Amino acid sequence: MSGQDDLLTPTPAGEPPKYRLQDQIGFVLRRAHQRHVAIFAAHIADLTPPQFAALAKLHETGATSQNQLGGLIAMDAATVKGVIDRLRARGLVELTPHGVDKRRLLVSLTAEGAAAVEKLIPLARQITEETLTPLTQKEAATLMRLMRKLG
Amino acid sequence: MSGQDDLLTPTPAGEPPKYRLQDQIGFVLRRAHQRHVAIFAAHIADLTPPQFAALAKLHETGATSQNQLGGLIAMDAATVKGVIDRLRARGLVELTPHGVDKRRLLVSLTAEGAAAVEKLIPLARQITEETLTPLTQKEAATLMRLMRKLG
DNA sequence: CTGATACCATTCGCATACAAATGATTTCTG
DNA sequence: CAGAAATCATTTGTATGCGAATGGTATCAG
Repeated sequence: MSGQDDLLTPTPAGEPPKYRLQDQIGFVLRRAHQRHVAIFAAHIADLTPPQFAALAKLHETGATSQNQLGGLIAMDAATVKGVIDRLRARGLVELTPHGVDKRRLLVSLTAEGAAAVEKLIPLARQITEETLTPLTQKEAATLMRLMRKLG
Repeated sequence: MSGQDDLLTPTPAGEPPKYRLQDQIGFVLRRAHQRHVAIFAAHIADLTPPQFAALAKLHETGATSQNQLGGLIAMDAATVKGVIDRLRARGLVELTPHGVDKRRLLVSLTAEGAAAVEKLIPLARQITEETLTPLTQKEAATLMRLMRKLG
């Protein structure tokens, strides 16, 4: 049970290297994401990362339509609806019809929702920090830069 | 609409920097993962990444129990069961009771499943490559190294 | 040997995630 | 202006992903 397998083993001449799941970016991404979600849940138990993302973005930007919010936080329209529904059921968010465009529903933070975001932002900072704990400051900055290029 | 916002703006003296969703590792991770899944689907339409992960790991390691497989591909027991059920329904995988330990169910590739993995591995390589396209070789290596420390 | 403990698979409930289809409304185009 | 095309919200269906509970089996301690 060596921890890391043959990092130094060169490719057998001419042969394609073996396909190893652990070496694929997709697998590694999935694992890192899982770990982050777990850390998030340990700090903020009553809200999921997508729910907090919606609240934080509304706090940052102000009221927007559902689709627009979806664009801002990278969520499908169907997914946004579910997230907003649950936030609304908890009184953190409210929906008002858009006066001019009758298709749209404006999503905005309630007073309670705004208070919640402000209370949670320090925790969210901690979550980011703890997720990056295995890395040095410099490594973390590099990772963020590369991930951004990837995203 | 400037692409990247004030990367050079220093923190206002003494004040905590504003909390921006796009700067949080969790958000960036989620986006990168989404992009990868989309690329995967474009190349391999009839299998999801977790399904392929299960097949690839079985191909790499041989038959294992469900729980063991879950450990190898970082999946919850409940999640593994769903994935294996769907693979079994398609004849790519089969379950056999473990002779000695009556609790266990051995999961193994069928001939069809093994053939499928072998056919798909080249595509999977392409998927990894395409996901990393925005990065140079050196950047990609750095990213993998940092993500591994994170995972 | 036997009761406590641990492990394995399963099930239920909840929350993303996205494709695809639908209906209402708006905007664009000829 | 009228039909076409685009946009918005919604619904349905499928697939993760995990916590928690359950029942069967194995192992361990005394």
